[in-house]
Amino acid sequence: MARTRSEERRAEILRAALEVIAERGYRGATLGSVAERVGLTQQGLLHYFPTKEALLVAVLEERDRWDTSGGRDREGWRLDLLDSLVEYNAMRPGIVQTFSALLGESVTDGHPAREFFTERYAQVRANMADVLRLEYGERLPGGLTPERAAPLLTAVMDGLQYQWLLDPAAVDMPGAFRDFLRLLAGPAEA
Amino acid sequence: MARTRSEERRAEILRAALEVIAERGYRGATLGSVAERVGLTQQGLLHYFPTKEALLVAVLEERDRWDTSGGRDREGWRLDLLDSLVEYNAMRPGIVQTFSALLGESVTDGHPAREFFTERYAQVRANMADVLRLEYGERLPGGLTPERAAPLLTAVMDGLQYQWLLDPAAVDMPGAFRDFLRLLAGPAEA
DNA sequence: CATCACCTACCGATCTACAGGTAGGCGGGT
DNA sequence: ACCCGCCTACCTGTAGATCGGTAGGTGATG
Repeated sequence: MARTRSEERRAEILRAALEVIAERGYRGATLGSVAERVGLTQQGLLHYFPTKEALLVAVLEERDRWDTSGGRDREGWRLDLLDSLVEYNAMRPGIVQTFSALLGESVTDGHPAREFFTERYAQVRANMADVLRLEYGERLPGGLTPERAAPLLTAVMDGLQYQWLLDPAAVDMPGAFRDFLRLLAGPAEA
Repeated sequence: MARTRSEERRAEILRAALEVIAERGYRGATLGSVAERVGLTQQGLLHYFPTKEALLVAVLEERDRWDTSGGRDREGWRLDLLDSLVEYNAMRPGIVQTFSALLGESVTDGHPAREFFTERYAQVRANMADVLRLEYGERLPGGLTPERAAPLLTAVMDGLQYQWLLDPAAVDMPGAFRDFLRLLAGPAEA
């Protein structure tokens, strides 16, 4: 209760960090610019997060907490919610941009978010496979097993996000994603 | 004839830059480390490329030249070659990593590669659509039009690359891509 | 053939600008 | 009185870029 002032501050800082990372990536982000956004000096910020990397870790952890809560059903998403997740994302370019930028950076050597993303994707693929199995059983109408479809599903989401971020007008992200789901669902048996 | 010494040098530098960008991204790359790799000082490097951004532009232009030549057939790739392109990529983590890192960075504000990627993706989608149309006509077996399938095809390639870069053992990139092509090709009519 | 003008390919020193991080202090609420 | 929240001052490192050179080559000319 009564979230302390300190906790509020931290939350503010994380939100600001999210923004700044979206705009310039992690490497390009500076503590000073994050601090400025919440009306602190850089050193004031370091009072809450002792290093830049600690701040990044906190951002990633919050993300983890976020998508381990909403939109999920105990052990994973439900298929129909995936759809609305993509639509939700389409309304939040900021967050999408943050994590797309981080994902891109994370493939470089020794990036502090690399492990996070590696594990996260393994987990996401497993979740996707579960969701698909629950929906379709061992073989999807399109012919794939859940395990083979999962990486594709994941790839489509990420790939579409990049195209959409680069040129929102050129790609109908939710529509394209639905197209893909229909592809997975296979011949409509009409 | 007799590529001048200078042209050779520039080519060496571009190769080194490609490596360094793969390892640290553009923002993380330093002129000094590129220079070192070709046995120059940072200032010596600046003799060939007057600014860091000029070097990046040259890298991107070379990429453009590269994939506007090999693997393409006049106006685009051929579908069966797409498949081998992915396999080719799977053997060159370095290059894939360079451009995945750059793509990720490019969605941040004012990134010098942003325009390049925006245009490039528009072009790639158009190419893909052409290829698909040539192969299947106005409607793919899976039910999509070439224009709607193109962004998906592109997204799958990119998305798989990230998953693969993060954990090569966890994703069979060429296999997954083939799965997707089969999905597009629709019911085998068997 | 020798000299002068000029170009290419660099390097050393240095400037400017931040960036991340440390040390210590100060004010206000409990 | 104490400690939390935050600041000032400062240090260190590093990055991109400029400046001014030097060494070697090439070509024209007297």
